[in-house]
Amino acid sequence: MIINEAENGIILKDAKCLDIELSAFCGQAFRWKKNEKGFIVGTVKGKTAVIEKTDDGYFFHSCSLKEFEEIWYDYFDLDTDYVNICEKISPDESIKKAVEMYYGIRILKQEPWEALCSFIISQNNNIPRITGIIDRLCSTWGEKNEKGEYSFPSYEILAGLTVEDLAPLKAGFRSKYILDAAQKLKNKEIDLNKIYSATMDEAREELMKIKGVGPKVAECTLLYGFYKKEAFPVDVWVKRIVSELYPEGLPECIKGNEGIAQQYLFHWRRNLKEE
DNA sequence: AGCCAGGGTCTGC
DNA sequence: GCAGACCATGGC
Repeated sequence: MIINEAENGIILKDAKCLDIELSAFCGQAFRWKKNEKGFIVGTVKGKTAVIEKTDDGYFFHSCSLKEFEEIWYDYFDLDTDYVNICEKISPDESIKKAVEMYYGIRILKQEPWEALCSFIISQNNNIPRITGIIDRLCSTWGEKNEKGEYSFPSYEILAGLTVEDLAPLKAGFRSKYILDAAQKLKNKEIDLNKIYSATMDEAREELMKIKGVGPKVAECTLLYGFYKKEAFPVDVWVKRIVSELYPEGLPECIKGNEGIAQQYLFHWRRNLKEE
């Protein structure tokens, strides 16, 4: 992998097993879009990446080396050897097929609060609508940056709002859950820092103190917001996969990487009908 | 019109 | 502990 600072951005070359477009649009994060030039645009920690696919990698427009190292290197988990992980989970034939077809999907290291809030919104909902709700959430209460994009609003700000304030989001019954999460974080009833060091069961229990957070949302928060690769969220699609392929239990080879295998299988199964 | 979507809560047994 | 009604919204 080569990272070079150019005049007006960062050149990223030869990063193995990294498909930014697939990773951004495979249903794990909801804040990525494409602009009129076909560049991939997303905002993390208030900073916006405008990413152009090149022949041998990616170009991050108007990005300093400092920003790349502080945000994007970590967000795309470039320290982790995904080639090795994909080999490890591929003895299973179905996973092998999914990995070959969608090679380069990585679990994005999202901010904990954004992941928690996003997956509260995701419940009994579909991806286009989730994206729309989060878009309105950010443009209403986030901060606009120099690229004209919005940050994800802090829980401190949201904690002071009411369900009436949130009505324009069209989030339905989920609005009260967003507020409960924001308030429990603000008043330290729940401490996100404790979850990093907690065991999986303790972490699940802690997150599920929030109204509207059940097993699925807790699992997604741990996988996408705390990078617990062994978390295994089961939604309707993964439920289908498990009943169709693994009625007797998950394959041994994914142990420790359940979340990554899940992401490949999820995207593969969801796109089956379009093949 | 009715079903589905990266579910969870609440009630009743 | 577990099934079933209910929850808002929009696309198909």
